[in-house]
Amino acid sequence: MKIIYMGTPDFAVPALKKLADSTHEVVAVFTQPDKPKGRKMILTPSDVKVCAQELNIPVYQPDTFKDGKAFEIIESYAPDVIVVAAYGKILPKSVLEAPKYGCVNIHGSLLPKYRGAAPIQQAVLNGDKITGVTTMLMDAGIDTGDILMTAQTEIGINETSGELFDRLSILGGDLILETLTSLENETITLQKQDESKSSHTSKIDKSCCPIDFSKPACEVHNQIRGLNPWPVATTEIANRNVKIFSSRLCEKCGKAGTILSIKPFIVACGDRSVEITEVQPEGKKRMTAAAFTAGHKLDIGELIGKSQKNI
RNA sequence: CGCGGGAUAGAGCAGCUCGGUAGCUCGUCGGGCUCAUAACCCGAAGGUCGUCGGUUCAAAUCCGGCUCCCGCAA
Repeated sequence: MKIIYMGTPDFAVPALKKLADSTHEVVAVFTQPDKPKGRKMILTPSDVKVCAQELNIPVYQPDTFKDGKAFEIIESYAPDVIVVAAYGKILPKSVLEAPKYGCVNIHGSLLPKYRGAAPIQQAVLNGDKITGVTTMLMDAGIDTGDILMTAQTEIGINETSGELFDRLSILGGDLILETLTSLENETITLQKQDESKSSHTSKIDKSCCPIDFSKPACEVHNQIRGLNPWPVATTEIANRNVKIFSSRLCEKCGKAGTILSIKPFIVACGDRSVEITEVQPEGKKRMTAAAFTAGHKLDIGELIGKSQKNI
């Protein structure tokens, strides 16, 4: 099949590679315009753009689909299908209907659960045990189209969103290949989404970051791993912001927010506690908790987090 | 010129105001002790204090240039 591929972040790269490597032909790639990134605001191309250029596939980065120019480009390629994975733009109806087989989206959850922006982080944040990827035929709604195929996977107890991202992106790459094959052979059955079971996720932002140690340990742990690698859970220790990258659940109990042990570094939650294993103080590099506690004078019983301020 | 923190032993930090013997916690190595431990005790190795220049009898410390790392904001 002739494919136009639309995607932006690293999540969308494995599927692009697999498609380019298959019997299908990826004739063009659409991705978000280069954006300023980092401290120096350096203009940075998306991961998908970098990959497409390595594969010598033409790249388009329209700001909008509203003026019809993008539509003309798409029509000029006469694609059989458009594959969309975390592209980050809403496609107008005209584009959705342009290819013979329509537009197929790779979504990082088992639809209709977690429609919307951050399905993978949401699954980790909620402490789900099972998640997966779904391919679906796009319609005008957000992630509401008919389901084509799904693949499931378990979420590890300590798995971070970043790790799950990597695994799901590979699963998604395999699934889209299968999906296209079935589409072509017309052996696929469309499956309507069960609206009563649908749920929505909104974008993750930094307001989710501060840790509330009065919550149960499992929620704190889910927050820490769910926000890794971005935007990362934070707390305050000795009046300095500290990012918390990873943790483990621990059975010890104590007053929420107090340090129960320096080595290993264990902090009490509303229910049980978490062992903090990797941190980054502001202005410092990421380090193990052992390194952090070696250089900072902390005492058992000391309060950390926002409860510090309430004293 | 967006705001800010930082570079000192393998790791993490202190020392810098107020120049004068290189310090702490951890790790490593050797020894001891223990039923046992990310336990404890004894001992040792390991640093041109990021870099270049200036001031000085004397600079990790004061002054100036440079390089690199990071937090915030976007």
